[in-house]
Amino acid sequence: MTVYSTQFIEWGHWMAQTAIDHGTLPDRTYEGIRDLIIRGRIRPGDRVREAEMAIRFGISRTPVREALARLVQDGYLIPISGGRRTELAVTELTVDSVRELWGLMGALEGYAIQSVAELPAERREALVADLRSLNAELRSEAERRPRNRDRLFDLQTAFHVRFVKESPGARLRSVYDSVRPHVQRYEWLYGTRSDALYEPSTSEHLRIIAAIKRGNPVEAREAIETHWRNASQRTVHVIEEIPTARPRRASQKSARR
Amino acid sequence: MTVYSTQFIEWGHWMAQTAIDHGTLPDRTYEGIRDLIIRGRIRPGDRVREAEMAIRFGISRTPVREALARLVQDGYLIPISGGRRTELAVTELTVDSVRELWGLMGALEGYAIQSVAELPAERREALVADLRSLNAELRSEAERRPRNRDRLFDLQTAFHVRFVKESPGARLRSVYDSVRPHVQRYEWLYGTRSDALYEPSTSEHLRIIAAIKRGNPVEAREAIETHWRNASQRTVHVIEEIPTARPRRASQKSARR
DNA sequence: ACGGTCGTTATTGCATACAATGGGCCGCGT
DNA sequence: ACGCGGCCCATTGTATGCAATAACGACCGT
Repeated sequence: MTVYSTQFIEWGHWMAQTAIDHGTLPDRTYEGIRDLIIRGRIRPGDRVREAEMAIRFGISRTPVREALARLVQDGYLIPISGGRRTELAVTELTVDSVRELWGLMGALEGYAIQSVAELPAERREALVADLRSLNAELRSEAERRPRNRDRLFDLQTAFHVRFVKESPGARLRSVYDSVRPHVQRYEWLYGTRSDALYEPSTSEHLRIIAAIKRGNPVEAREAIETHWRNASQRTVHVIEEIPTARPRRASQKSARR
Repeated sequence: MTVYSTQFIEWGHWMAQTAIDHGTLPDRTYEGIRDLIIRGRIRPGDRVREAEMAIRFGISRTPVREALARLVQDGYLIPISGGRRTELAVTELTVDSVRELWGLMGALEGYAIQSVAELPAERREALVADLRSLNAELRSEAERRPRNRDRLFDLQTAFHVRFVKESPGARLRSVYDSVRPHVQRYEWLYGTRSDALYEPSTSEHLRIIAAIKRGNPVEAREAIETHWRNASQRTVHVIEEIPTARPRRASQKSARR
């Protein structure tokens, strides 16, 4: 059995953060590659090669193939040059995609929040407390200089995940979990602008929290949908100015010998 | 290269219908197995074995593995006995799942139909004509005796797909396409009841069509969400009475020699 | 008769071998 | 110099081998 000399290169840095040793090899590889894409370590348009990833993660091509198949299904990778030999590349980031995704998130969270707003008062109480504290952290982190980009990124996500997790319905959450990482690709990019605004967002969060507190499903839904509609404009605006967000062609050549 | 004697057993019957020779082997296998599950040829709780599927489709285990990984991700299969050796079984059908799925479909189609209702009048005109004709076919097929279960099944799906396809947004459609087959598992079951009602459904369709024709997004959304809410109750009611819908334990033993 | 323990074997997990294919590069011809 | 054709190699597609393991059944003890 040939063991690659450079084992688990890619895992090392975030295994520490998230204590990943559970999950199967293909699962971990799936998440590992997805993380590379979300955080822009592999850029839109870049080719993704089985063998290269296998070496990078210190495993064979078989589990990598499985991971890649799932990433294609999810829309992170796209087959290019569509013969039988389907080569894969990271999908581009586009402003159209932002509009689609943000609208979809509004629909999904809007649906989720209705049932959350109908929960018994005491559960909403605890939820509201958590949301308030997350939002406060988000606000203060946004004001700090220099900003901690990772923390902003995580808090942003945490706020929304917090109440969706509260909604009953495993299916909704699973769909949600499959869409959200796409959004995160853009949020990561958004965070690269040091002057990116978080203020309108945190204010809108307050309105959402208030609606949940009052137990008003209609208002909560309206608030969250409005939030995503507004956020869509803000995001499009910022993304449009970031050069790396635009389609690039011709991934870097692999190192030829 | 060992070639199994019984080649492409499972593909034969529906290759004819859908002219499947496009798509890669893992893709076709994914769809093939999914179809077996949707149409109940593999039943909830049944074990799904790599080697068995490989023989059934006349291929090796490698493309099957890929297909199975995707089916797990989609929630058609679930790992049982969660050690490293994850054996797979078809997920159960439950009434809770119906409520979740129907609610989710309401949210997704509700979101989709808003943008459809805002399309220019002429495109809506063509769409409305198609929807009317599909609905009429559905209605007349439901009255025929004996019923053509496959045709009812297909028409039911076609009506909804028709307008979702019209909505802009590849992402929405891809999420939609991943959720809809789950719904179809239950619709298939619904169709097994020869006395299953289609009347309330087709009437509600008329209201939806009218809202699109009038170009009223709010009303269209309201109509489709109500439709799914009502359909949820009807479906739960019927599903509850079907014995095969209830969880069964202990899949059939594999044939031991 | 029943429960526990051990061995067998079916089945999965991963790696690797081999075939097929398509793109790129080089060289040739004009 | 430039286009064209053919060869080579990078890369994917599929099959298969081998190791690990958990399920299942048989056997034994009480």
